[in-house]
Amino acid sequence: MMGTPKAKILEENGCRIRVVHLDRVDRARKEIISDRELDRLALTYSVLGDPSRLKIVMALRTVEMCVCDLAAFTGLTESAVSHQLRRLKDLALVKNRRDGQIIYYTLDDAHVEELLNVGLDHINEEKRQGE
Amino acid sequence: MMGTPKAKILEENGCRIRVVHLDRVDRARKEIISDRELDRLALTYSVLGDPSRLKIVMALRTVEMCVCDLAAFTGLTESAVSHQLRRLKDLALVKNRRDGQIIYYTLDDAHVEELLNVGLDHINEEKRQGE
DNA sequence: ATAACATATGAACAATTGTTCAGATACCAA
DNA sequence: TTGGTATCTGAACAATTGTTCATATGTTAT
Repeated sequence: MMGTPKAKILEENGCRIRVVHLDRVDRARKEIISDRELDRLALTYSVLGDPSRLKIVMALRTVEMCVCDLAAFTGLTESAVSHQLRRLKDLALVKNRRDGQIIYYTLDDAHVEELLNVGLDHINEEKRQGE
Repeated sequence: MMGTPKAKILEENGCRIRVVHLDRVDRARKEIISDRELDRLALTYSVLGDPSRLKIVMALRTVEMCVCDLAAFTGLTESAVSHQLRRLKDLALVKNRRDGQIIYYTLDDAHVEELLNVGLDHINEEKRQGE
């Protein structure tokens, strides 16, 4: 008997909260990043979390491309590509350079490629383990 | 004059497609992963791309926690946490073990922590560069 | 058996999101 | 200037998504 702990009810900001391991919750609270950073990080992942944008980014992993090429590659309209590139650029996932009328896009820095590689490693690991 | 290339129009599947650099599009097409893998990868990022789920995962980076603790930590209801944990588990980002009535959650493997670390590096890099 | 507890599930609603469309901006050549 | 090209932007709609609520499992203790 008593192998499993039981939740305690504690008051906080006028709300009742159930907690089983208060020490763990406190520890997690101490180590968590700020809300601002958390939102920024979530936004970064979510921007990569759309198939169209991810396909764009995967293409830019290989070659520098313009909006027109990316539209042809992804099957999206140029307008849609432009919208998505803006979101990618806002989060510093891609950057661009202008050459005449054409604007060329590339990955912003090495972190982005690493982010893609680790993600790829993960889904391939899943495949290996059958789940 | 003529420093910038001009788009060619080509027919494909009965559609007119504008392309500036056909060679680059072809190269990107050769190196792209399958649609199935792309969707899976996008799903993986998008699951991390929600502040609530990301906060859960960040907590699990520090300590093993149960649904109740995670609810107290995140401020979500236990039901909401449970829903989110299921999505995280479906994509092999977290795993769990049962001890009596309590189910403890942890990160699934080292890749997940690496994915978080690279993401953190990225947003901190942005801060350093001011953009 | 029953009661209490921890977690999971399904449906429904509000909020967010990706794409399309029409039009605007920016650059180049004549 | 004009015309052509490449990209961008804002509004609007359809589709997706996170949370809530009520309820259902599954476990432990009596």
